Amino acid sequence: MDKRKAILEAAVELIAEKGYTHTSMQQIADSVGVSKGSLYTFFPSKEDLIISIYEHYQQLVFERAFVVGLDGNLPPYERFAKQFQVQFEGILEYKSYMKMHMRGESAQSSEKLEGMGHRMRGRLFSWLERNLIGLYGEEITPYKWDLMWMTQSIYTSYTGLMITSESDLAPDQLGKHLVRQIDILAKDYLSGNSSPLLDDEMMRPFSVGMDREGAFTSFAKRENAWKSLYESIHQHKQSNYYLEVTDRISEESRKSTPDEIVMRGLFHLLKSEETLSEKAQLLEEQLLPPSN
Amino acid sequence: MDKRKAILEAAVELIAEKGYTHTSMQQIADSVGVSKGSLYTFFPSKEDLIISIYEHYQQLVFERAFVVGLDGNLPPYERFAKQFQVQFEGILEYKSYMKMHMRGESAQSSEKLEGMGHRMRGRLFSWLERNLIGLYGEEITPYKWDLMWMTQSIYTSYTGLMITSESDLAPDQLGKHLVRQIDILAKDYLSGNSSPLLDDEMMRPFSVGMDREGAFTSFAKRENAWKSLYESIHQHKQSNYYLEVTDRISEESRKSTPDEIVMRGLFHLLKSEETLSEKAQLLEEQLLPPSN
DNA sequence: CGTAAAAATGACTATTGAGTCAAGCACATT
DNA sequence: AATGTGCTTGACTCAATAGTCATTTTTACG
Repeated sequence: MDKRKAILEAAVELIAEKGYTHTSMQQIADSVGVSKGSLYTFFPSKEDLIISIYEHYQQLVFERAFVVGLDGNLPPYERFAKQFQVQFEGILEYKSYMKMHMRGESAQSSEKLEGMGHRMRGRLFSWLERNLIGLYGEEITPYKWDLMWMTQSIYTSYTGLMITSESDLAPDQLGKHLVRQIDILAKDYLSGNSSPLLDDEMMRPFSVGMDREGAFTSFAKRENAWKSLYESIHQHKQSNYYLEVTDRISEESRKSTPDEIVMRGLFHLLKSEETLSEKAQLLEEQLLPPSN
Repeated sequence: MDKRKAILEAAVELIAEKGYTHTSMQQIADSVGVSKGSLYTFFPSKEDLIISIYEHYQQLVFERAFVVGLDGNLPPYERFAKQFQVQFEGILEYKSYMKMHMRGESAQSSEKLEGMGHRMRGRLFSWLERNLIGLYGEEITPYKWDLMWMTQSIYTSYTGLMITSESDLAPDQLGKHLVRQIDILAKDYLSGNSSPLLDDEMMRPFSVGMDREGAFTSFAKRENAWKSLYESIHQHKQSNYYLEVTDRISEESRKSTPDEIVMRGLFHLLKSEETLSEKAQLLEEQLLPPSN
């Protein structure tokens, strides 16, 4: 049993409920069923614990959407919606983490956490930007900040709604809804009816050089592996078939407990095609524990 | 000098910056320049202190918009925008309080604070509802929750932007912007292009019976005083003149340090008209300290 | 002034909770 | 069985800080 993971999960649960400061290491220990001292073999301090929590969950939630974005099979508008949908599904799955995250209150703003938050925000915005420009072309640029900001507001508040209320908002409906609202607003801007309020200058704090080094190394590697695999597939004559296989891998990998055997099988299909073998191997290494 | 107020202000400042748990009573005392013991002559506990902060500021921020809403002089659309504008101006004025509020982290969710938050949310929603129905009529009802929710998201996130970034977003522009976005979305709903996602059932936690008893007694009294004064004025043949005077009072009362003499003079004008005298007197008592 | 009431003080208490560590324990290897 | 390795424990230290209270200072007023 992975005790480290168990501690992370128990901690998330407790912190989501009562907040960081009102959750003591003792309570976490009790909840996992180990002694307080034991926690300190896994995490050097309470602050390191919460940082680890963020590291553990953030990419889980965000990576899902990223991978969907790579697949060129869907038309842009639907793909955008699908990405939100997948994001919302992730939120539902990691409800407690999200609750904790939204409470916001954590260690007295450590350097490390702040950097991470900053990077996540930047990542979100650059993802939104990519999608907006994909949908509306470069003309949207002057309005991009306004649109991105509103999208982010609405997205965040629906997230809040999902995790607090018992009501079951359907992720796919929410995704479509969101994209539809963005579309209406974008078209209004493009028709020249409204003028933008936000610009690069005032949004500087939110535009992050995405090349920055950080805590997401492993994520970045996986990101690249996906990307290059999808690229190779698109060059392939039988791309449709391999896309289907890869999408199935993506779907499986998004589950909280992916079926390893299924994934090995799917990867085997890809690797049997010589031109894809190498890339598939790379991704497999990123997603699955080394087979012994 | 009002020491109680000084303590509240110092506390807000510190808590906005470092959070509730990381601000000690000692630090607050030091910052005001009194001893720790002294704090306890004004506030029985740290928790009472933060509750008093909320009580002190919340109505300041919200009441502004309410009063603008009473004046029937402006056309609905502009009035709506003006209300947001006034709200945003308030936010700018009480930046630190807003920062503190948005941090969210406070005493381990006391009954009293939770109730207050709930009431504020309810108040916001019922205010939005009134405005939406005023603008679009009863037909908007099926879409009201979606619209209100989105409005609230965007509003909140612009609030956040105002208080964090140094950039000077102009409250009047923001107000217009917000109402314009709402309008676009509302028209889309009314044209039958989109269907709503939220309904009464799932939004029940947000619909508050506004008749509930609470911490806003003094606010409620003032609210009624305004309301009945405006009503009387509208029945008056020379209503335009008196509206102008009353609007001027409203404007003055919104300032952080209203000019008492000016207000006394304005009230005098109203009171000299017999049919308004009584209502004006009532409001004056609510807004100004008893003249000795 | 002088005196009493009110307000302010800061040393003190009591509690909480993060982090340490020496001793104990479980399990694998030889 | 003996030895070693690393995990686990919980009693302990230590710092932070909410809240108290006997004493001092200020104010108010005859």
